[in-house]
Amino acid sequence: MARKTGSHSQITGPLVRQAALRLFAQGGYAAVSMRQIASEVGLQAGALYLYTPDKQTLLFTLMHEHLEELLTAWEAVEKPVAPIEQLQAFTRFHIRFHLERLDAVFIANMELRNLSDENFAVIEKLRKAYEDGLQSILEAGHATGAFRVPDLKLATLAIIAMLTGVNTWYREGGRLSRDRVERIYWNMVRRSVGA
Amino acid sequence: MARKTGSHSQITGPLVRQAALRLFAQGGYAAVSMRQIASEVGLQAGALYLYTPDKQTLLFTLMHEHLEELLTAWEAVEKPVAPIEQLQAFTRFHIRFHLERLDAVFIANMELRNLSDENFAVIEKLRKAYEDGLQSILEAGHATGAFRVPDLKLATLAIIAMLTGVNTWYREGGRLSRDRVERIYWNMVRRSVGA
DNA sequence: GTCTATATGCTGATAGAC
DNA sequence: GTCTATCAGCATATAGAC
Repeated sequence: MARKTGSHSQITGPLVRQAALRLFAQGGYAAVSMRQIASEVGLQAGALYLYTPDKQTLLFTLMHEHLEELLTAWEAVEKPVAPIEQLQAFTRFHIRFHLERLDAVFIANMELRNLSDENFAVIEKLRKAYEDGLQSILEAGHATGAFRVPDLKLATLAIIAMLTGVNTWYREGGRLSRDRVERIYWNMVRRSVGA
Repeated sequence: MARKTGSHSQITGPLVRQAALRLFAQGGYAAVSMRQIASEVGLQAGALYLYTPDKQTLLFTLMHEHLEELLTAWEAVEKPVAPIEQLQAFTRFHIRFHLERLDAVFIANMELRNLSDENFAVIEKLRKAYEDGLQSILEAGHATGAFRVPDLKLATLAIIAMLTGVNTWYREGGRLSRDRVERIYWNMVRRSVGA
């Protein structure tokens, strides 16, 4: 028989982060206690400190992992040559990726003010890197004359805000399928850049 | 000489709400204590309960006042006849109104989960009423053939998300004036509905 | 690796003096 | 209308037993 206690670090650590993700998204970072997180995993509060030095680092880790995953996933997407097809790929990727991670996206957008200054700077840099991915597509389309965009930076921010907005209302099993939503939004994005 | 203590209810009440608005926006509802709010106004914690029955009602009141003001202000806007001009009026109104109330907008979007069920229902109804204002413009434009919108509901939500997104990055004294931002966004909104 | 016990401090809200 | 004092409870984080 295996012993009841032992090297569970590789199992318990992810479980702790998973529980924290769900609880932070549900109640907000400040409103969730370490005891609640521990209870969710089946631990006592003290044991959590084997997996995170403190509550703040736990929050930071969740956001950091989320953004690293976002950048990696976007890099892995095969990029078409034509800017308009790149923009379509981005639109569909963004909606799909974000809809699959409601909790993480919610936290990444809402809990920025609860990060320490250093942690905030790291997260902002990653978020900016993602925005640059879209902006370079818009620049390419602007250069070839495929898009008519009044301001590249604002168009980038506007499109991302519009697409991420899907997370606030979309629910599985609703009126529209994911694929249908992606098509409708692509239609609006395409028009918005004059393509 | 007027007495030092006395009927300050009409002054102190608004000051309490103003302080709560700023502090909730800055640190989040759950992270702000009644003592902090009191201290900001120059009161002791106990005195706050003359102006609100509890912390939850204070939050609800802030959101409720904000949304009532939003609906009243939009009703007061003179409406052109042509749908495209109505949509332009909405776009400019929305950006302007929201940019002037960064704290209230932030709270109204982020603290919904901290409302009791009854309070949440009230706030949701008001938010829905505002959305309906935009949706009826899109419907009118769809009927006249002025707009080409793949889905009225989604277009409504997409446009509002895009416009409210301005609040996350716009800062007074930046690269662009408010008026310039309004024009650029109007350009994108107009195109997005195929007008 | 997890538990129990504990230190220290802050929380929302109320009672009653002035 | 405001203050002081207070209640009962929960917070994060640590120490040390097992």
